[in-house]
Amino acid sequence: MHPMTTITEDQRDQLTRGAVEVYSTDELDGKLKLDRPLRVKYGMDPTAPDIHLGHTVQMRMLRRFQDLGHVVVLIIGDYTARIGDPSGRDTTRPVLTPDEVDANARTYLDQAGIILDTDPARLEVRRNSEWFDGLSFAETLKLTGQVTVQQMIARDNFKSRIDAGREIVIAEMMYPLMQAYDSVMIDADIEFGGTDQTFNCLMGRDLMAKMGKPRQLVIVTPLIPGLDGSEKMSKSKGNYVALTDPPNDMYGKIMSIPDELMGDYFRLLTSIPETRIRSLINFDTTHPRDSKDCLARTIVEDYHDMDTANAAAEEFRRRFAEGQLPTDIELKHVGADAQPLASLIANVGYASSNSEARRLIQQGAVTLDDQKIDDPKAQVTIPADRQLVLKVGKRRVCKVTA
RNA sequence: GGGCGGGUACCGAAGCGGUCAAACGGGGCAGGCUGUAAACCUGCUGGCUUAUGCCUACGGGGGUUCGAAUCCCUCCCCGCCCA
Repeated sequence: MHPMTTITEDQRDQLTRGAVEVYSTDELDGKLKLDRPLRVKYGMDPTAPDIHLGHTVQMRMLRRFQDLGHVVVLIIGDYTARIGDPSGRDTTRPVLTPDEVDANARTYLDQAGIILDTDPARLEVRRNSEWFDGLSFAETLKLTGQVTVQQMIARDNFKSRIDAGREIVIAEMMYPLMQAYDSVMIDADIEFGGTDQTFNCLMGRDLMAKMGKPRQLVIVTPLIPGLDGSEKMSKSKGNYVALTDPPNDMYGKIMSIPDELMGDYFRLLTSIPETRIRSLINFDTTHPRDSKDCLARTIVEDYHDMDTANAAAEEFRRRFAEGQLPTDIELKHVGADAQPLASLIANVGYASSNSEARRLIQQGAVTLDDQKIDDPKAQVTIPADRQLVLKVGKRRVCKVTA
């Protein structure tokens, strides 16, 4: 079937389901009527190739476009990455060599392939150095002539920083412009971005119009809150679940989210129907732990498989509900000499210093073979022929041997 | 170029001569409880084989003082206002 010839309400809904905003819905019909694969632009950050659940919200939507015959155009911002942050202050924008960009892009594509269709007919990969390398200063100036400072400082991010008296370097204003120019160069029909990208995407829409091209639609997708429940999920905040996380970690991390977050996670990260979700987050009828287990299993299953998800759930139950040891327990060699328990703990990597290890001991977090040890000065000698179970807190467990 | 205000621990932010490894909040960790690595409550949160001890740390360097994150000089960086 060739779905682009007729546009049904259903198709429109399917493509925009989950979107926070579409600029504009009216134009979507027109685009779909073009009777050709639409070019759907999606930018990747070449500095952070670890794809996490936050990215999957939009990637799942992109996949729906692909499945209907459209093309995702993945833009690798390699030009930007080669320059880094010109002011040298933003460490999240490091300068990358072409080799590093290549390596990151490969990793990214490997991971993206878990969700996206990587068939070249459905996924076009472009680097923005293709057009920026050859752009002269005169042409660049001409480009900056398309946008006013007033338009630029309308962006929330700039506006709030101006209000707060924080600095903005001029180069920062070039980033939205560059991103907009990418849209012009690849003739994007639609650009996807999280709510924090709204301004940049809309700038692409305006710039295309100014430069005499059909303007792109912008589909704004929600950002999901991170595991802490407050900030958005991001690698730098460390509050994320990576697609490449081992199943047990993935399951455990999801089990640790605040209860109130379950609704968002169900809606944004799974395909479970709304009616079912409503009952899952009604804690009068469903135990929150069971709901969370369902959520965690579903997600682990999506990125691994059902058996793995069940095993992860079982392992979690054994460890944290029954307090048993992990199935795969690491064995660490610590030497046969008498030694302070504190330094042993630091040596196996369960504390970053002897002082921290002593604190943990004092707080009653440490057991050796089920014996709680709370004397921070305790000396231990590991018998040559035995393996002792060392527990530090609930999550750090290993066997130690001489 | 001038005037003013700033640079404090992982982050935000107090302190403005000793009682400062430095309030408070966030984050992190631990304990209790539990429904779980939720929620809530409590504690801890620079290092050194714990010591009325030493070392490192309040932008860099120098100085005053018995004693400085706190005062002075100088340099670097940032913001606001004026030109």
